[in-house]
Amino acid sequence: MDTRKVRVRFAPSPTGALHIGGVRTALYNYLFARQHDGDMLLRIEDTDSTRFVPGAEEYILESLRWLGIEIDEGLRMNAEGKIESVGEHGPYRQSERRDIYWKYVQQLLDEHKAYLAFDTPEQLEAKRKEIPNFQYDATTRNMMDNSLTCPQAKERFLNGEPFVVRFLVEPDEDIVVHDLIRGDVTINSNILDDKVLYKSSDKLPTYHLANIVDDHLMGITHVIRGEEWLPSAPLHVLLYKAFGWEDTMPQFAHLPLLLKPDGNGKLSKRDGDRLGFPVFPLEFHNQKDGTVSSGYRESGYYPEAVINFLALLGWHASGDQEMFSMDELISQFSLERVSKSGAKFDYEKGKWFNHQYLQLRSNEQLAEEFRPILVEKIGERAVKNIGKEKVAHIIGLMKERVSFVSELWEQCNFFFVAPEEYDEKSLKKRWKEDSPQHMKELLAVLKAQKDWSAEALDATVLPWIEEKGYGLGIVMNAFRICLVGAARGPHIWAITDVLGKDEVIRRVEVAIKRLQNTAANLGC
RNA sequence: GGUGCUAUCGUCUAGCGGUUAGGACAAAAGAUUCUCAAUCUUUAAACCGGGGUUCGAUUCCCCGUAGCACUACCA
Repeated sequence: MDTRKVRVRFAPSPTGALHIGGVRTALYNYLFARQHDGDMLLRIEDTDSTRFVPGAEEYILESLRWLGIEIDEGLRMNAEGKIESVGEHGPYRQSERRDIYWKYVQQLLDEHKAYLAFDTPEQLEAKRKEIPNFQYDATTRNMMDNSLTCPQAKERFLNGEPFVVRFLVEPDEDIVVHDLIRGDVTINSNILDDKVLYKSSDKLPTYHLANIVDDHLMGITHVIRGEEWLPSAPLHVLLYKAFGWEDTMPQFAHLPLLLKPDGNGKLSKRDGDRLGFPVFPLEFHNQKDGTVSSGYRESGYYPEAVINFLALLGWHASGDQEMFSMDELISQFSLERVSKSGAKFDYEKGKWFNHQYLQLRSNEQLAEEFRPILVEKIGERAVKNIGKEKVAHIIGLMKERVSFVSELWEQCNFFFVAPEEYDEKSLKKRWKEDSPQHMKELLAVLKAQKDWSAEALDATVLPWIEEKGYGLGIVMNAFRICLVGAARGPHIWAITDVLGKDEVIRRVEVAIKRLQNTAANLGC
């Protein structure tokens, strides 16, 4: 029984924006760590110098900060947006750990558990063409150019000839990977190839070696990662054995993949572009290829909605609860309840979550969030004149019909600006031939109205309509068009209340003038 | 091709031998209303196929099928 303190790590590669699937992996690691009072580490796996993308590291750390996934050790972004490194097991970028790895590579070499290989990419390519399903392993290593076959290997190495170090995989051995989600997975070592562990070209190890060495040195107890790693897990087990670290080998949990919403396959950046939703937490400007990818934050999502949505994609609590705060997730999460099969990414549900979280916000909070948009639409001064309270009141009237703050303007615009044009569809349906006449008469009633409260207006206007023998719907809808410019919006007295008597009268007058002959023109 | 993983409504999933197979998103209908939404109610919607094991399989086992992943001097 392993009694060490739980330590997990999220180990992304800075090759671009952090994929939403990676975010979920980070989240599950975080939930697991917090639940067990353990540590959440962040390590950057940048052993492929050719795939490095500037800004990616900052992006990853900023994403996690935005989402509320806190890092206890390793690299993280502080409140000021600066990257800091905390902990005793650093450095936490693999590119800064070169010296550490070479020592372990040598150990394997000395113990004949690894060997030098001098085959060039061209030679390997030729072999692949020559032999169908070529694999660098026990059956083929003797015909390749390496220290097993070449007596002068040492001299070539000392002469500085480029080489790689390959792991010597013994054939015909059954390797059992105990997976916390899937149970025991057994595979035979014959299907494994002699993986490259180290390359002299950039003096860096490959992922496999660096990963094992670092997880060991950093005291990682649980490796929670995507299912795409499952096939290489046996190799990792072999490496732990080769180093003699079996006793402290972490436990593995391979998470199901996030799939495309339609069709099949892993969710990719292209799917987001194609289907029109973000697959990244934050907007990302890729300096390497010049592309811009949209993000959840910029699309108006709340981090808690993204977290809640993602948490349920592949994990489910025992009950029927849908809404989870981070604290609830921490206390209820368990790897046993992570599903084994891949989850199709359901963007619509993500929207629903945001709608729910938006309803939870106070009107004042939403008014604050809406302010920049309002300023852009009607100007700083107009916003000031209206006042915070009134904006909050308007939002309170409309918030339940939006999922994003950004949708508020198109729902509320008529509260702030008089209609400039009138929606044709609404006119066709609701603006009748009699409407101008009705509005003229209504105008007189409204002008005579002293008490402008919703109750008083209701008590005056409704009986008046009945007395006149007009249809309630006909008059009210025409009235609504005058005020809103379309057949939409909240209850009409809520609108008159916000606009006030003068503005209501002004809008009706303008509408009468401009829509005088509209009904006839539209052929109603 | 090889190896591995997986398989319940359209989607996310509950179920851990005996259930009218439950919930949520999406969909549809109704209610409400001066409109559009929202809301509420309701409806429709699933155990991949075939063998076993068992008194009894959605559930356990095997085979098939399908999907996915991996198969680099990428992670």
